[in-house]
Amino acid sequence: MREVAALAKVSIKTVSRVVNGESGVSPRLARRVMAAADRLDYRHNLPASSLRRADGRSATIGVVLEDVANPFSSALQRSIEDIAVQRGVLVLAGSSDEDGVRERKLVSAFASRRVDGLVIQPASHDHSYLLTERKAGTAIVFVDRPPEFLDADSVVTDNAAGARRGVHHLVESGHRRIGYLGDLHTIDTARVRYEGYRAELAEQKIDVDERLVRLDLRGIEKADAATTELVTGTQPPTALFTGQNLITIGAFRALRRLGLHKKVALIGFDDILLADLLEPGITVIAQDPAAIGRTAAEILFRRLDGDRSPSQRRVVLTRMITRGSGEIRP
Amino acid sequence: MREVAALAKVSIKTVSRVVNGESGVSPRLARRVMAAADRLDYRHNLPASSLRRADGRSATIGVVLEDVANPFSSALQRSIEDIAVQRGVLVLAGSSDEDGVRERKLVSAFASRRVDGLVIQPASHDHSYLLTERKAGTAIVFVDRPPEFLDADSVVTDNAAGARRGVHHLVESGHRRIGYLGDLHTIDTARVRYEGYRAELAEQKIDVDERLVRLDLRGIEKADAATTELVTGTQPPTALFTGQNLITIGAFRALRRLGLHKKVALIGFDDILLADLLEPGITVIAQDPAAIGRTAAEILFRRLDGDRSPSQRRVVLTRMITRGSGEIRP
DNA sequence: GCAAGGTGTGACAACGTTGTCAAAAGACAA
DNA sequence: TTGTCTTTTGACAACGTTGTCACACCTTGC
Repeated sequence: MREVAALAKVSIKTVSRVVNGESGVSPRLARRVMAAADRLDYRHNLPASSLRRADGRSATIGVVLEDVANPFSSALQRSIEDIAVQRGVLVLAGSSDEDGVRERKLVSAFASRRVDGLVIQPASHDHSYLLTERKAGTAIVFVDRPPEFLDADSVVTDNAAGARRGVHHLVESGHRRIGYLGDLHTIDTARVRYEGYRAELAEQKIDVDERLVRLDLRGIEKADAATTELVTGTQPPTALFTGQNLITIGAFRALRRLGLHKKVALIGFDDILLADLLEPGITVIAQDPAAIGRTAAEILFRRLDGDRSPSQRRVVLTRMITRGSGEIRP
Repeated sequence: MREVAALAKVSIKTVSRVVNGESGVSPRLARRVMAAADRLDYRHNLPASSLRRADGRSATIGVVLEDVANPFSSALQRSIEDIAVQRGVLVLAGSSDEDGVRERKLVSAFASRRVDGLVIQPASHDHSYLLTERKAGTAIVFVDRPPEFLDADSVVTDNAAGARRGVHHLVESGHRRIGYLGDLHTIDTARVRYEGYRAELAEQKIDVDERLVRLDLRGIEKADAATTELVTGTQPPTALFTGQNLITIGAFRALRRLGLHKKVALIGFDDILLADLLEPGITVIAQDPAAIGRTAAEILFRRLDGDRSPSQRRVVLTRMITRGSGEIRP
C-alpha cells in the first residue's frame, strides 16, 4: 500500500480510501491510484484490514461438519457457501468425524483465525465451552442436531415425525413385525428417530420387540451384518426401518445377497443417490440438507447484522418418497 | 495479550513467548502467564500474529473445487484436510461450478486472506493470472486437471489409459459398435477420455462412427435423453462408454426405462456409490480422489517447506471394477 | 573481588491497514 | 477581494502481535 501511495504520489490513507471504495476521493485521483495499484499487482490485505477495522470482521465463517466428504454434510456446506459468497464471506470447513475433541479443536482453530461466525453440526454433548466465543462476538448456529447446555440458534430436521411417518407407512402396508436399525445412540438425531419408531408403534398398539432392534451400527458393513443376523433368525421381521443413509445401504445389500430384497419391506431415513434405480427402488424419508444449510446461514448472517432476538429452533420437514421397497406387503 | 501481561505482572513480550512455546522463559513465570491467560479467556490472534511474523504464514490454505457437494470434489477436499490438520493448517473451500470467472474470484478472495497455498481443480483455461500469487510466495497445486499457460505442480488421473482400458474391455467382450457419451468438451478430463476412446478404437482397427458419439452432456437428464436417442435409433450401439459419473447414471436410467439394461453393455468412468447393488452391477473405471488429494496436499506442503525443484506432474492410476454391465456380450 | 559468559526479561519498533482529526484546496456569495 | 462553507487530502496513532536488541541478573572461574 505504501508503494502504491508512493507511485501515485498520494498519501497511504488515500489509497486506503480508494481500495475500500469510500466516497470523497476525486475521480482523477482515484484513477491514478487504481492505475498504480494495478501496475504493482497490489492485493488488499484483509487480515491487516480487519485487525484495524472497528468491527474487526474477517469476512470468514467456520463450518464444523461430521465429514465434509459425506453427502449430507457436503450438501450443508454447499448451501452455506452459496449464502456466504453473496456477502463476500468465505467458508473454512473442517470434519469432526463424530469426535467431540476434534470438534473443540476445530472451533478453537477457527476462533484463533477470528471467524465472524460458526455453523456447527455437533459431535460433543456439552457446548458450554462456546460461551467464550459468543462473548467475543462470534455468531453461532447449530445444524442437524441441537446444542446442549447452551442457548443458541439451531436448524434441525423433524426426525421424530419423519421416523413416525415411515413406520406408519409400513404398518399401513400390513406389517406388524418391523425391525429397526439405528446409528450410534450418542448421536441426537439417531436417538430421536429411534424414539419416533417406538412412539409410532405404541400409537399403533404394537409392542416393541427388542429382538428386532439393533442400535449403534456405524457404516455399511455393520448394518449389513446386523441385517443378515436379524432376517435369518427365528421370527424375523417382515419390514425394516433404517435410521441412516449408510445403514439403509448395508441393509439393502444384505437383503439382496440373501435374495430377500423383494420380500422384506425397507424404508430408510435420508435419501440416497440412485435409490430409484435399484430393484425395488428404495422408499425413503428424505431430508432437505440444502434447506437446513440455507436457513442456518441466513440466521447466522442476521445475527451478524445485529439481530438480538431470543434464540430460535427451526425445524425442517421431511418428505417421504415411495419407490417400491416400502410398499412390499408381508 | 496486554491484559494477560498486566494480570501476570510481566511484559507483553513474555506472554508472547509463552503463547508460542518459545524457550527461555522460566517455568515459574510460564505457569503464571498461563494461569492469567486462562482466567481471561485469552485467544491467540493468528491474523495479527502472522501479520507481524517474519514468514507471514496464515496456517490456512485455499481449495477451489468444481462443487464441494459433488462426491469427487468433496473426497478431494477431505483428503487435503487430513494432511493439512496434521500441520495445524485449516482449509478454506469454494465452488467454481465450472465457471472460470468464479474460479478467479475465489482465488482472489483467498489471496486477500493471505492463504499460504492453493489447491485448484481448474475451470478456466488460462492460469497465467496466478503468476502474481506465486510471486507473492503462494504455493499452487492443480488437481484433476492440468494448468494451462502456467508451469505448476499437478496431480491428475490417468484418463487416457483409463478410457482405453474400458473400451478395450468392451471390445474383448465382442463389441464393435461402442457408443461414447461425454461431458463438456471444454473440460480437460472429458477431452482426454474421449481421445482415449478414439485411440483404443483405432488400435483395435475399429472406425469411429460419429453417429454413436454424444458430447457436451452435462448432468443426468441430458445423458438420459442422449442415451435414449442413441439406442432407439437405427443401427444402435451394442455397448456404451460413459465419460463421467452423472452421465453413467443417466445412461443406466435410460437403459432401465427402455428395458435394455441387460442387453446393452455399459462401462462408466468414475465409480458410483451403490453401483454394485444395481442389476446388473455397473462396471466402472474407478478413480482414486483420496490419493489425488493426498498427493496434492503433500506436494503443496513440501513446496511451503522450501522445495524449489522443477514442477512435477503426478499421475494417479485408475482401477477397473467389473460388476456385470461391462461384461454383457453383444 | 572481578571479568566473562550465559540466561531470563522487557522496551521499542514494525507488520499493513483504518479511524480520527486537522489542514489544505476549492466553491461561492457578498 | 475577503470570509464562509464544503470538499478533498494527509499526518498520526492504533489494532494485536513478534523480531531485535539491550539490560539485568545469575553463574562460573580465576
